[in-house]
Amino acid sequence: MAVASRGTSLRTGVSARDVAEAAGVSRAAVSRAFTPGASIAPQTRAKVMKVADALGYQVNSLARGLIRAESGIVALIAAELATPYRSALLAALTERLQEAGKVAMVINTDRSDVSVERALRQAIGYRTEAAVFLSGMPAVSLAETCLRNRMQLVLINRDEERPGSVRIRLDDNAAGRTAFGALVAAGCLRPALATSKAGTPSLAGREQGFREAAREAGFAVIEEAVGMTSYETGLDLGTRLMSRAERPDGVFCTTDLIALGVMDAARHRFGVAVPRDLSVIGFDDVPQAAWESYLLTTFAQPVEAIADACVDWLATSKPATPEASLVTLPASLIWRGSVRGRG
Amino acid sequence: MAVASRGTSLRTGVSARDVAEAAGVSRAAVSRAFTPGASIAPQTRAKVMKVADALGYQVNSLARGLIRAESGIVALIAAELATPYRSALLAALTERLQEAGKVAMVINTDRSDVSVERALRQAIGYRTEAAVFLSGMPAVSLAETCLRNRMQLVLINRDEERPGSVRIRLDDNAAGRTAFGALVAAGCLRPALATSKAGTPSLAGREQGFREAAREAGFAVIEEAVGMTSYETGLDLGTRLMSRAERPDGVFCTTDLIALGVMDAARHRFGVAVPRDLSVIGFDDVPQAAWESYLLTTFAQPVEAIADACVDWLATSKPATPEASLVTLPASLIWRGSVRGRG
DNA sequence: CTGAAAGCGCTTACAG
DNA sequence: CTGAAAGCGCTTACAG
Repeated sequence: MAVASRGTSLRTGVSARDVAEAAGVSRAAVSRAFTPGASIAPQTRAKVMKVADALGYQVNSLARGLIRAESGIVALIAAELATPYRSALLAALTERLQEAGKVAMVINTDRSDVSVERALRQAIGYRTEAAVFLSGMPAVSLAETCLRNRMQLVLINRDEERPGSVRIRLDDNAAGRTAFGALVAAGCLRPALATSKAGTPSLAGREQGFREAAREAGFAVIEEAVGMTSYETGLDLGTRLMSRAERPDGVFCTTDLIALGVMDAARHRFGVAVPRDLSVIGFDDVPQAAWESYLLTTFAQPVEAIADACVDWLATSKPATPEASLVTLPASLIWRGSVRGRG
Repeated sequence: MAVASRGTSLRTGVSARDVAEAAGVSRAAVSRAFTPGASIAPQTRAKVMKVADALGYQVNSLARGLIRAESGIVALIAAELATPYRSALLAALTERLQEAGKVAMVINTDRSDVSVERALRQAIGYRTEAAVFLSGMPAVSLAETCLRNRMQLVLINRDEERPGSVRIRLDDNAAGRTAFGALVAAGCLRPALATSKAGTPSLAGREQGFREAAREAGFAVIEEAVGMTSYETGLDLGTRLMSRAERPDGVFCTTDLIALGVMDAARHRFGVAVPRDLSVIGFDDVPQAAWESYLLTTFAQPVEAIADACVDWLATSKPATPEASLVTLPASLIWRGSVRGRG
């Protein structure tokens, strides 16, 4: 025996049966009225809709999801949600998803694996259609679990290829090369690379590109890598760089947060003028990069384009497609005031 | 006739029936094994769990939600997700909710009302238990809709009282008063108030407190209010303030983003030294406030405490409680370097 | 185009 | 403690 009284929704108090009775049609007709493209006479649909509206009826997605394949739910799996870049991506994604008629469930992987595991189980329990991994590197096992449960997978800035998933990434290598070129063009003779130890594929790509371009041009690059990706490690990195006997005169930071920290350390702790004594280039184009204290020259993350690519793929691709796709987006350099002689 | 073959889950391929058969128990036993506190023998549960694990069985929340009252889903309704304060709140909330065994669905209200309306309908369709409004002021009608569908409501920094909901707010008035006191104690003679025109209850409270304290102390306050709450309006506000014949020597900004903009305008556009010529106090304690270019003295938003209060209330309060609750949290002043003579 | 019926996967009184 | 049975609210072949 179930909890609610017969034919009455637990929540709204009105089910399809009620609408059917009030409209003088069958339950099936009510269902058809709410299914686009179902075979139902226009007048019947109109009548049903009118009654449904009057009664405040809403289709119960729980029941519908039990039968139909698609739940309309997509899980957004991410860490460091409060970070400028990550939050911008999350905002863009929720907006696009919503416009595509989907709904976003977010799973925060910052904390204990236990709660993440449980949250993911819960998402699976709701027959979530797809999982989007926004983070540099959440546990590989999570992706496995999603796959095993036949979710579509979208991997943003990650490395591994998986059957039936898309990877959306930027051309990080090209950006690293461009950064080196910009520094040299600004007259830098002692180029440096400042990065974290996160070891994320996107960071690695930027580092690689920068190093390659330097090698090809016959330059030695001063490298410094430390901690996690944050403003604080930028401060640390800047301090290390400026404490060297031979100070660099240009630095490519693999992230804006790092670049901003490097600038602050150089200026406030060493009295180094940017860009006069030190040219700085960042990556992400976080809002703070445009603030008047920084005016950082940096690469823009095409956040909107990433969100679009993600939602497009979800909309068009069929679940369990065998082949994996790859979308590579460009990151373009935004000139502001932190590189000598430009901007 | 349904789509999948008999007794087989659409997704995982394994249902409770399969587990029951393999374990040699009834379907009810399987259900009980997955229900904490259900009346089932320990050995039976162990046996079921073992088989379930081996088969990769997961409870289908869709089906469970159809019967049980709680879905475990809570909707987070917010605008400006990419803003430092809002994203910090979102991060804290998702984390806490997750630890409490709930799952967060986020509805982004930045864009078209159409998609918001639809997303909310979808959340309702999933029998979402509660809605948390993080924004200053989303459409009142949304809250009405939630209420009509018997969701619990958590209103953060909002004004309206509603039956069966909690309001979580800060003591903004006290903060405004404290800010005034701090400015006067620093020797300011021409205190100013810089705010946006958002007209949010929290902003209004801070403004009020500041004005009241000034009036009581016999000071006239220089006021400037403009645009939305952002760094850019801070820049605008700072420019207006510094363009006055009689420049203020201390300013309380109702938000950190505004304060940071005011500082940048004062320093970079007018060569005004902070805190020597101008003391600045903000509100929120956004990460950027601690950056070395700013070292802003500001009030800390107790983001974690807000999230805790929200989740606690959700966990303890029963749906459809008639009386509304109010939780008021203090905002404490964090001394850094933007006020003369302190920090 | 329409309705009666079966079924989605689960839970929960009921009777033992 | 356990199982058989009813039911949650919906959708979809099937037969008309």
